[in-house]
Amino acid sequence: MKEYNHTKIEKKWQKVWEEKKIYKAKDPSIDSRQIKKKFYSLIEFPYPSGDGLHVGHIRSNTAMDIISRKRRMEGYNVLYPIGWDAFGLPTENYAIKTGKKPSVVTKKNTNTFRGQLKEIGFSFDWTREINTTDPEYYKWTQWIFLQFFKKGLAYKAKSSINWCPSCKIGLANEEAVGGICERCGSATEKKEKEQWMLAITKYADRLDKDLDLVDFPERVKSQQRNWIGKSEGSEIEFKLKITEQQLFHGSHSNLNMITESNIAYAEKSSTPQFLIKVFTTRADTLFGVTYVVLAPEHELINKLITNYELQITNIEEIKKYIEDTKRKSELERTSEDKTKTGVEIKGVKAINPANNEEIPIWIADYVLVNYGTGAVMAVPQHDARDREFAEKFNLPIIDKPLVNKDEITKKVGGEIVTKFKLRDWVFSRQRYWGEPIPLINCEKCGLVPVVDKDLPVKLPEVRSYKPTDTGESPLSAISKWVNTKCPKCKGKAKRETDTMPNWAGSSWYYLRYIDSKNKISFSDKKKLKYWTPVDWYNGGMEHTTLHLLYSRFWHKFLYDLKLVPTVEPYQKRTSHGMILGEGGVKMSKSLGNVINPDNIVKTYGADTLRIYEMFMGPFEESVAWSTESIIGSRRFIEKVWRIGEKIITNYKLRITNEKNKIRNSNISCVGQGLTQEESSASQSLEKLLHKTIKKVSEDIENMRFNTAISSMMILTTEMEKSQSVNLEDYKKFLQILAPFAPHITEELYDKLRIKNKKYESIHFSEWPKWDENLIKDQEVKIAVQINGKVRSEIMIDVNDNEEKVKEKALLNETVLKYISGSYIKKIIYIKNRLINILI
RNA sequence: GCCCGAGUGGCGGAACUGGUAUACGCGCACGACUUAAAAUCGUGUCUCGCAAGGGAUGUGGGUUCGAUUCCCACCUCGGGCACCA
Repeated sequence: MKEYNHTKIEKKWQKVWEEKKIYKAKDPSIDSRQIKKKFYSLIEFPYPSGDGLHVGHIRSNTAMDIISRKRRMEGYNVLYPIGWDAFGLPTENYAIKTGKKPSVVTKKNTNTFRGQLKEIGFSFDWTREINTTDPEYYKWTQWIFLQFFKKGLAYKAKSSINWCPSCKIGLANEEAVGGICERCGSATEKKEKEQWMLAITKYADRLDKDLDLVDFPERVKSQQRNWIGKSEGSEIEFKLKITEQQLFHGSHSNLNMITESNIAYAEKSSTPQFLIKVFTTRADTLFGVTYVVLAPEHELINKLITNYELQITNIEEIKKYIEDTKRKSELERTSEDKTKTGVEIKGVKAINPANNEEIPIWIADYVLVNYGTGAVMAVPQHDARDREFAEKFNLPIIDKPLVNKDEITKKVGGEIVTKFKLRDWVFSRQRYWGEPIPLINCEKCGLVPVVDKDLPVKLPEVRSYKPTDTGESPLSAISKWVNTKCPKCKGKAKRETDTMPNWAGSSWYYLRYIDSKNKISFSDKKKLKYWTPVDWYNGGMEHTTLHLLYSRFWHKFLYDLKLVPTVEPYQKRTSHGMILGEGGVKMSKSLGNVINPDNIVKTYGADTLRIYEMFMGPFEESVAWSTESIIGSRRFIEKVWRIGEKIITNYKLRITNEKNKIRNSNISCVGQGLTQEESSASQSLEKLLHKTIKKVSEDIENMRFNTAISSMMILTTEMEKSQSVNLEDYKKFLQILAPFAPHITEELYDKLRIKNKKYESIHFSEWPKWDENLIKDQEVKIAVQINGKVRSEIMIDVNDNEEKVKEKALLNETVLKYISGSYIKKIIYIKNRLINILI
């Protein structure tokens, strides 16, 4: 018997597959005669970090590889592509540290990754490999950006952004959750800066609603919905009342006539800026409002201060409060245990439109300027935050009856509106290693897009990749590159020096795979029509409100331009759990517990590693790595090999014997010349095989790879015990194992090939079907319970009726022992499961 | 604080729709093979008990003939959101 040599076998088949390009997906235009039904499976393309491939990559790649391979065997034309999401900070930081070019570092890293991935035998279509840092790729990223610009959805705005003082970079809200930089963990600051923005808020409602159209896990949907933060409410205006002193400066001439009745109300029509518009989801509590609160950044505050300088008695206090707020970091402002702060605007009151009561106006930083209207009506009786604030500053808390929300809104002239938490996407970075924003600043013409034929705007060579303290991109130092001509008037102009965030290239990469070499458009329409949407996309939960949301947004935008045929990019999304280090802690360089897959492949083989990673636990849950446990998967693979070797030897012997016309040989592997005992064993094995085919087929669809493998382990144990494994049955077993362990199954399958016959990969053989009739048991063992406790077991025929089963149960010796002398109250029978006798 | 998961042997984990809890794997123990070791194969492995039998799926209650599964309360862990009006 030949020893199982994983290295030799794996290398051999990887070479064959590569040379024959067997996993290349067929395009409709190339293969226009009867194209097969398609299946587009996708994994999140890796960031080629200097650390090399992580065992976590292998987990999700293997899962989708199994699904892709099964689909091919089911007759689908499968697209399972791969590429590199290669722009990003770690490469740039490495470049800063070592002075090496990011492009060179990227090339080196992708080479490492490519080699590692190929060693594991993934069935990627390598002919479509893409790299987001390739000018031929980012040409189209820039092109799509310009479409946003042309539609007014990419705009430059001075706004308060999340600034990471350590990375010296502006961040999107999604990257600065809780005031913490996602990259380095330092506290972010708010900084006023002119930034490129993408108007994702224009799509907020559709991004929320269209989640109904796709097959995403509930946790993904709810997390996105949460982030988009849709809420329906009312906008209600509160008029202002200024104290009497205002009248001295006002239009009233008769000072003697100041009475309560002619106090000036700022009128909606004449001075609309002097109104406080609040947003509330609880208009029904309007009668309980005891004060209103403005965000410190609310624009009304300045207007009030300038217009009513004399009436407002605490201007200095107000100004100080606003200054203090500005100085606070986002983290300080939102931290949980922080007590509420605020200051009243003295001398001005608001009027509750429901009952015309005068109520004080406060400024407090618990109100956020960028949500709703930046102002709230406070109902301390019904809202915990308002109550805390009211208690601290001795503001009244009153109990008033609730009213109908819609009616009161209408009555006070308010409006029913929908608000979102989602903010526009801060899209510029002051960094080197990203796609240059393809716009030109012309003194005369303003912002002018680079013309299509001049795309891509390539990243220039720079001496230093370091971000600058002024907050400008390193690109701004290359005057040769910056100074250019205006595409419109040919006059003097300067390039934009900001680059795009690393989420840009990944927002549309799945479209480029479809037509990765296209020179005239980002992807051919016919091909898009055939391949989109992605049928199954697996990725990490950490991208739910980043990449997954962003790419849905880009896709919808392209859909509106009629550039893609589907509303949503991904039909089905699943999420893998993380692989943690031994003991359940995070795998990290600093802890020194990172597992290098190369070593595992070398020692145990790729097939074993794949089986192990699929077997280690439920796919969607986190699981701790255990090098000790890998041996179990290796033993399983070796068992498969042993059985295979035995069968193949017998099979070849038989062929030789037949050739020699020796009849009725006693070789027991082919279902002929068997004893009765052997034949019945063969039958029960066949039954088990069909059960296993069913289990594996269904488990793969549900990503329950661990239980699929478990059932195949049980089957191999039985096969090894059995002296008579039918050759065809064994082939079927190899076929269902093939997606999991592609090398060993290909080798064994190929060994069964009749000499001189053409090589036919197991991975394109037909996925085995199970025979429902064969699976059905004739006899089953059921449990006999007495008063709910299992006391015995009996064998019954599946066709036995209830009476017959009861009879059998009551005649059982053990049962008799228990029931003798007792009165049988009731017998419950669950078909083919159990029988419960109540005494 | 709110939302979503999860809690089962020494460990990773099985258990369909409420129907024989602990499949499969690791580890461990013993045995076979071997001069020996490794590898492999076999047997055993929740717990108390000599046994008959009893008790166990985070805790406490409930529904049910029957609950890991359904309901209520609580505890612990993981993840998300977090002054969103």
